[in-house]
Amino acid sequence: MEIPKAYEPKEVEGRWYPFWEQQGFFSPENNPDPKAKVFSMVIPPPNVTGYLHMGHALNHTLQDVLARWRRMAGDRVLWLPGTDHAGIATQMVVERQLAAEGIKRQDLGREKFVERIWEWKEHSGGTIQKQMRIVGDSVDWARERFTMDEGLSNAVKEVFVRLYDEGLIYRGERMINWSPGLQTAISDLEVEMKPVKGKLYHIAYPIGRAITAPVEGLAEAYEAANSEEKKSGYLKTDAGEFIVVATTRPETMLGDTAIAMNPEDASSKGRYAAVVGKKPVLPLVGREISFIEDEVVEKDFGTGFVKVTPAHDPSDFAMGKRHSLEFIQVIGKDAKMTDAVPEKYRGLDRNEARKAVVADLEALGLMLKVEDYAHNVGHCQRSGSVVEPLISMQWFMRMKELAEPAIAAVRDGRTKFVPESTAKIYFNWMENIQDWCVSRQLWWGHRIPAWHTPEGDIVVARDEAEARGRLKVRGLDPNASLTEESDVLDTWFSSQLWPFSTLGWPEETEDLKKFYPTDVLITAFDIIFFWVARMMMMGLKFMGDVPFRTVYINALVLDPQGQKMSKTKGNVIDPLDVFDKYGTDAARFALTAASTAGMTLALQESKLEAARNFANKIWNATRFVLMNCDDVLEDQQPVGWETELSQPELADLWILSRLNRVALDVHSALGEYRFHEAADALYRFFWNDFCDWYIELSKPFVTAKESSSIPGPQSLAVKRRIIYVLERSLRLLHPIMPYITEELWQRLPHKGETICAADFVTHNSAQLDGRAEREMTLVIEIITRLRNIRASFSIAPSLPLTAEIAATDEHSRAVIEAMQDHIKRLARIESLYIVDRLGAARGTARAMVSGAEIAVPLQGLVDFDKERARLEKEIGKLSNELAGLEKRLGNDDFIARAAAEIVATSRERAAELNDQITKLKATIESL
RNA sequence: GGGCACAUAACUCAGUGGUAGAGUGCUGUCUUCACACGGCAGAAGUCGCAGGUUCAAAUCCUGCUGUGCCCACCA
Repeated sequence: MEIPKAYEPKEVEGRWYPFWEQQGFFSPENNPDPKAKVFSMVIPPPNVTGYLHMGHALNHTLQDVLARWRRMAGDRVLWLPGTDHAGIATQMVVERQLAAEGIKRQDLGREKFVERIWEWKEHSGGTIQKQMRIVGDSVDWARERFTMDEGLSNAVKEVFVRLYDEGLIYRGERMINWSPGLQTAISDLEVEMKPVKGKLYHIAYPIGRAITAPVEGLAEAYEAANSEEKKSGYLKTDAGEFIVVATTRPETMLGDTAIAMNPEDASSKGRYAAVVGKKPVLPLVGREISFIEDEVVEKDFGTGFVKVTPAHDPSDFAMGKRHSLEFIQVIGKDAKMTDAVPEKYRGLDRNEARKAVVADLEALGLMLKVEDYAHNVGHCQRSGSVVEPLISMQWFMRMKELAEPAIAAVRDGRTKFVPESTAKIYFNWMENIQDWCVSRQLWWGHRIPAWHTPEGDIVVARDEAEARGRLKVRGLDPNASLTEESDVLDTWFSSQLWPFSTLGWPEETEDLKKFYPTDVLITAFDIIFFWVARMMMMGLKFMGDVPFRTVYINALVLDPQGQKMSKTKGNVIDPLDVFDKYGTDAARFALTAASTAGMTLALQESKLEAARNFANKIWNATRFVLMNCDDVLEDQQPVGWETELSQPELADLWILSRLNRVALDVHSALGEYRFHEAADALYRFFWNDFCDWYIELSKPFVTAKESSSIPGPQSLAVKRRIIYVLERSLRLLHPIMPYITEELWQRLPHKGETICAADFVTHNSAQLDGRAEREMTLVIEIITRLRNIRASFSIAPSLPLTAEIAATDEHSRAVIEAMQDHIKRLARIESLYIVDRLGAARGTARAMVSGAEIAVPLQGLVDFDKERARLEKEIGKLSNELAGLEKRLGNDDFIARAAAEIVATSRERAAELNDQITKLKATIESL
């Protein structure tokens, strides 16, 4: 046989995916059973510009494990793939490309630019789809969707119009986050707070008069007014009265329209009672402003006076609304000072303006103090530029009343979060939800379905014809020349419809009826707000049901040092490199096995190596079978367990029981999303039970050298059983390790075209055999003890030994007798005597197991001191355990209150320990 | 400032009321005819600290210490 000794993933992967895809195995229609239960998932659509990162590798692996498992278990499985148009990200990619050609998007114009993006998508997109095929994602490519597809775009319009008609979408002038880098509004979620080392500027504002000439001595007066005991922002000097405010953004002072203080400070007994009713004058501008009182002002921060710039700060904006202040926009969308400021600052960039304002205030002696100050500043997540809070006309979605049913659906369990703790993240955000700015001043995306009339009226409609109809209804001119709204929607607006827009909504399609709601959504926790929460709201609103029954939040993949991967740190691991180095199946196994309940997952090399070794083990176990079982393999008929020729012996009943147990464990572990438990159970079963014990026990009947003395029929029966267990093991492993299992399964006798469509092994409780498992444990322990004695005394494996075994009961004795040939062979014992009582201890090594005592005569080989030390250590261990048990058993409360079963087991164990210790002591005596 | 996690063997992590497990690493051994990406045997943990509940706590409760993450308008 020319089967390589080591598994070479590259030889195997790559040839199976095309086969699976072409044969349509991943289509739900491939399931011939009309009554099959439906299992559906939609993939979190990656950006169309994207490539696979480690998070996807994990996310896709887990989804694929579920999809393959449910498919094999008989479900009609739909796993729907697709990509997201990713508004800003995609526009930026193409803009960069244009920049390389020296072109700006404005040079092309909107229409040409959008065309260009579509071209880019056709030619350069699709990377992620290729990569998904490498990972093995068993998605139904025939149902692939893109958020800008016609159908999905219709769904977007439909939703927008309906929400607008209900008043859940509105247009208004509000404070928004403006990204000067991207020249668009962005949502709160797209603002990233980053710590910045800045300055805190203390600025004096005069009361009652403008300052035009430098003022002396204010800084000193300010310092004097602020001692350990007393802090004051109110100064009265020869130059007049001043108040002091602290700010990190001095340039915004040009737009101040009030000074705020806490009501307590303003009260008659308050520290700033003196200023009440007076008017501060804005330095550099000379505008008179007023004092206001507001609870949000913290008395203990800074001086207790806050400058209020309603047009450039969210909290000031709120104060401005509360106190009906004037909103003066001093910074424009280009991040430059507007015409609303004194001439000398106009047109300056906001940072230059800051320098100029600081310098001018210093010159006037009004800059009293500048201290270093670390604070958080909002940055645009995409462009990195500092976000400018601005008042702007935008489209908003009213969230509160949409959120309520979505909160309720998780509270009452219609949708379940796994791990459960992630639901708290969801609640926390949903219960404090703010309106969502959905309009973007971009070109790539779904255009807001609205039209403007020359008179400034706005009409929202599915298309222009409907818009004209609506104008008529409103008594406006239906023949007016209409201008289409130029804004597009936030990319997440279409993503939030994904679970039903991909299935054909708003049409009432068969798919929609069949596959909605989906069973489970697997995603990363950083998009719970961006995506999961919004899908919940939209699903309930438009489908009347939750979009998925379960949300499984997969872990965040960290680098091997447990650090978050990031481009700036340079520790980003490309999953394709990992797949290439260790093999796709191994990488998938490692990711599955590492998917515990934790929120992070450090991708350790040792885990990948262990998984690669496991794949190699599977390969070689099968190699062993292929090399030794030609006579069974020839006819390629599926192998049954039953054989008329030979009664199963203990090892057979045992492995059959273990196989059934692992099938049961894997099934229930996957059913509860305990991925690592499924992987662990399979690893242990296949390696420890099947390879280490069952194959080893079977070798005399199987290998050419040894089986020659075994009657043919018996040998065939054993081979059939090995193949039976192996073939089923491959099926159990397939969801996690699709390639190697398909490759090997195809070489074994099997039923059907592909392992993908084979039955997932379900357990047969009649074959769960606790008795066989206990009996086999005795055999394994005896062999292990015998090997241990050999190793402890450094006796060469080649040296044959004699052993005596005395069973402590009839049942054990029967087991040992039945298995004595195996014990002899695996422990390399030449003569094994099963006796009633062990002989004299002199010259022997002894061991105890539950059910038997063991003696190995070692005349001349035993170092008595060493044996004594070994036995004493054993006694020590047992005594420790016994002491604990006796303490417990001596406690009347334990006897009275603990479960009867616990008490009984404790008693039995204590008796056994007592017996063993006595015997070991006697053995030491007789040495 | 608010909230949520997590602290178990050298490392990475399982384990959730009956005195601890895995992988890697480590020690010894075996060129045994599936596999050295292997076999066999072994060493290694007062389960972060302090209290409490319980017959019994790694496991439940409280506090503390440390670490990480999320949210938030201290200018």
